[in-house]
Amino acid sequence: MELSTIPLMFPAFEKELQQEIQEQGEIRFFKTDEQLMRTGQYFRSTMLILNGLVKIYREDDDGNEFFMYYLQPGQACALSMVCAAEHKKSAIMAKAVKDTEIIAIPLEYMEEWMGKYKGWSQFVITTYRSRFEELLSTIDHIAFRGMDERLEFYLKKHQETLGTNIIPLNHQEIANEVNSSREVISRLLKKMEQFGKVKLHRNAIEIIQL
Amino acid sequence: MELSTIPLMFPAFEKELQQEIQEQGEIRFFKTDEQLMRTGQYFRSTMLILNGLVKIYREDDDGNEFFMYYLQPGQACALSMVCAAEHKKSAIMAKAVKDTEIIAIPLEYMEEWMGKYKGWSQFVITTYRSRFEELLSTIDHIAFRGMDERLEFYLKKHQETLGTNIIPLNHQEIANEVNSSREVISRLLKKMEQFGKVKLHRNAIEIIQL
DNA sequence: TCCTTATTGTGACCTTCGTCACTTATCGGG
DNA sequence: CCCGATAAGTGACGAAGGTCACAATAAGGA
Repeated sequence: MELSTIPLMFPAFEKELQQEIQEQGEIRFFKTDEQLMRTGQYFRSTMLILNGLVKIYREDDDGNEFFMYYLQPGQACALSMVCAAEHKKSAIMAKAVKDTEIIAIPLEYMEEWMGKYKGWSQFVITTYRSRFEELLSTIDHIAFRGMDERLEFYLKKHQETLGTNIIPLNHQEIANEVNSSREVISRLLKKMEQFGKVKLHRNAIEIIQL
Repeated sequence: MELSTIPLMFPAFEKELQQEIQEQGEIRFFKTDEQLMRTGQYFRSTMLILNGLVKIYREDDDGNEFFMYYLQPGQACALSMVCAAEHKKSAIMAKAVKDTEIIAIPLEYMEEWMGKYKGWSQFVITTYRSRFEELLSTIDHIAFRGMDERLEFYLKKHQETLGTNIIPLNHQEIANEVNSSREVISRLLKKMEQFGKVKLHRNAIEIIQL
């Protein structure tokens, strides 16, 4: 890793904290579509994203993957913090959607730094907070809205995160991630196209205006 | 408040922290069915539950109330922490289900204590953690399961929290809290009764075995 | 260019759940 | 003990969304 990455991605951290991360953290690489963590796995460390992009899913027993949110560079996986701290199994699955570089912080340092560095405890709290809100809004959508609205919400999130109007996913993949079926997604997308909200391409959806 | 309440409910806090809570916190009482916080409200403080029992709901624009979890004595509202810290509107609603006594901690102390008392920062983190998991399991149920399983889950949570096999709710109330309709809940309960899982009474449901 | 394969489009049909319109208990007061 | 009010039960019907079976399109390699 270039020495400049940590200060760049985590500018709010104290110099000494950045130094410690550099020393104690373990860099790892994941290629596109590789899983960073699997449901049922135990953790001894938390992960900070240095670059790339990660998707977080909730899985059920039948292997259905429900997409919850994106993790971007400069962010950490709140769940890995929970699990590491409480010695619990992972309840989620994380998958790289671009080639991704992370730095793994062992549990013992996570805890030590909580008292030692204000920047760290701040970061941990903020991480919990933002994911908390993310989950609440997810609950909203699946509790109160129909598939049509959820699909729009899903597309919007991708548009924002990817920073592009072309979402490079096919109908089957979308269906899996919102826990529906391909046919239903096809039908809804078609309807959205008729309303001029999107334009459908093979293996991609172009967002016109949501 | 009796001087002994704080140490009793929050034994993990440092003596000085307990002292500060005593001095800076403001005690408030809520009667059964009173709202502790409303959707859209701003906070300047977080709330620790001293005794009683509180239910946390997510509301949508049409006033539907979706039950998320219970708050018990010794616990705090994670959401009030989020909102107070970020000067955001409350995204949830909290209602006392028994006469309830809380102590409100102003934002400025919340932040000060984070650095000052290990017991406090520990408590805040733990609060986020446990609610995080609660939300995850909620998402599971509404994303992957049907009404029948969700209803069982709902009843189980009440059984555990109330510590009794008699759930003192009518069908309409349950329907509201799981975002369904009375008729559907009636039908499902009836079916559960036929399977020997519950016994139905007027204004109450007796749990036999789930 | 043609052929194979992956993707998308569609109609028929079923289940779950919400809604409407009642009927049938059950409880508590007068 | 009767009455009105609340709670609960029920049948009919419709909408949303899942499933099945195929048809219709691209797209890419031989």
